[in-house]
Order: sequence, then structure tokens, then C-alpha cells
Amino acid sequence: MPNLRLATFNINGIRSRLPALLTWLRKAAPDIVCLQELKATDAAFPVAAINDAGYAAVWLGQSAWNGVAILARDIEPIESRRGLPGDSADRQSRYIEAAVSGLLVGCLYLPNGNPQPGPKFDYKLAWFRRLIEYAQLLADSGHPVILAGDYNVVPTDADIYNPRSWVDNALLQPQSRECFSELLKLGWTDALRHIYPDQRIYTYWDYLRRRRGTEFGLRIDHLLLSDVVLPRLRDAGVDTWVRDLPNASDHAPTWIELSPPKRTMRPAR
DNA sequence: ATGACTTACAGGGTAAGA
Repeated sequence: MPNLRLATFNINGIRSRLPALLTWLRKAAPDIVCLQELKATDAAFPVAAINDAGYAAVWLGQSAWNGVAILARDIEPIESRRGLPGDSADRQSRYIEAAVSGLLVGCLYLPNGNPQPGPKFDYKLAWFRRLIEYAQLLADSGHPVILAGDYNVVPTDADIYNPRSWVDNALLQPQSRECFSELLKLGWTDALRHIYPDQRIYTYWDYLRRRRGTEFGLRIDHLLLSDVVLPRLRDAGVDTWVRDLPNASDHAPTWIELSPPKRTMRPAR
């Protein structure tokens, strides 16, 4: 059984980025893909092109903004949840979850929260609280779970080229970082940081600021592993070349590689 | 630097992103 590669990619408009997405799928051939910011209704999701590329998908769309999807190569993802629990009045399409290849995969697009302070930042923190509460349930379940997506949080100053011009940004606020570190305290592992404890790693480069210098990035796309998945983590990385494709998203695909699950011994009778 | 870029929606200018 080969290793399994799972990636998260904020696509920033799946219709306008479809050629770049297909190029990346063909070249990187990830087994499972979490997409965010589809910016498309359910009906406008380009399922035919994605099927033609060899992927089945589940998705939760929304007109103009948000939207999340999970793709799986040569296998049907079994949708287990759409929408984050905890607020039935929340209509924003920011969470979808599916069982794929023995894993439970949660794909999330955490609210940006700018400008802060203000209602958008309040919504971000409220959404984060709901995520923490739900992540605790998932961790306690003992299932192999991966929570992957655009967390819109720069966890530490080591995850940004220079925090100076970003200090008032919602992505760097102590409250945002505190929520992220709470997830880690619950036993979730930040996979990229686990593989590269000291290295500068970026997953996002602003259209507005010095984007052509690869050193001017932020790390905001994260893959969090529940404790039973962590022993299978073999590798991780960022497909930075995708950021340089024509008409690229401002994010790059971020991935992990897992070894096959250890066969558990049946208890002797 | 309320800038610079890019998308969706709409069919022009606004909202949003991070």
C-alpha cells in the first residue's frame, strides 16, 4: 500500500483558477485535496472537469464568497458533515467533512476577521471557538482525523517574513493565535511545523505586497493531525511553483504524506 | 499610503480578501 498525499489549497475562485488547478492535479497527483474559497454556487462547481481529471468530489458552495470542497483520486469521499456545528444561523460555507481512505477529513475556511476590532473579527473568534469545541469532540473520538484548510492565522512571528506591517491585522492578533495554540494543546499537531521545526515556510503571498520575492510570505494554511494520525506522518511541503502559474491563486497547495495505517492486531480469543 | 492586486457580481462600481 503506497503512501497517501493530502493537500489543502485556497483556490481563490475555482472557475477562474480551473486551468491552474488541473495543471497542479496532473503534476502533483495528490490523493486527497481540500479546497477553499470556491467563490461559486453548488451548481457552478466544475464537477465534470474534476471528474475528468480522475477525482470525485463533495462540495459546499456559496455565491461570490467562501465555498469548500474535498476531492479524492479514484475514490468517492463519503460526506460526513456540511457546515461547522454550534450555530445553526451561520450561513457561510466554510466547513465540509468526509471519510476518505480510512481518514476523517475536515476541510475548513476560517473567517479572515479584518478589519479588527469589529463584527468581522468577532465572527472570526466565535467561529474559532466553535471549531475548538468541535475539534475536541473529534480528538476524543479516537478516529484518525485531519483538519486541513485556510486557518487565516499566522501562528507565530516565525510564520511571516516581517510582522511589522501586519501587526494590526486579524491574522496576527494574540486572540487569533491563542485559539490556534488551544487546538495544539488539545493534542492536534501542526504537521508542517512538526516536519520543519525551524524552517521558514510560507503558503500565501499577497497580491499587493512584494509577492514576487518568495521570501515575503505568510504561513496560514495548516494541516492539523489528531494523535492517532501523527505516527504516520512521513513528509510535508508546499508546492510553491503553483503560485507562479499564470493567473495564480495567492495561496499555494500545502501537503502532507502519510504512510499506510499499521495493521492492528486482533485481540486473541 | 483609505496605495499597489484580484475575484465575483453585474453590466459599473462595490465588497471582500489577508
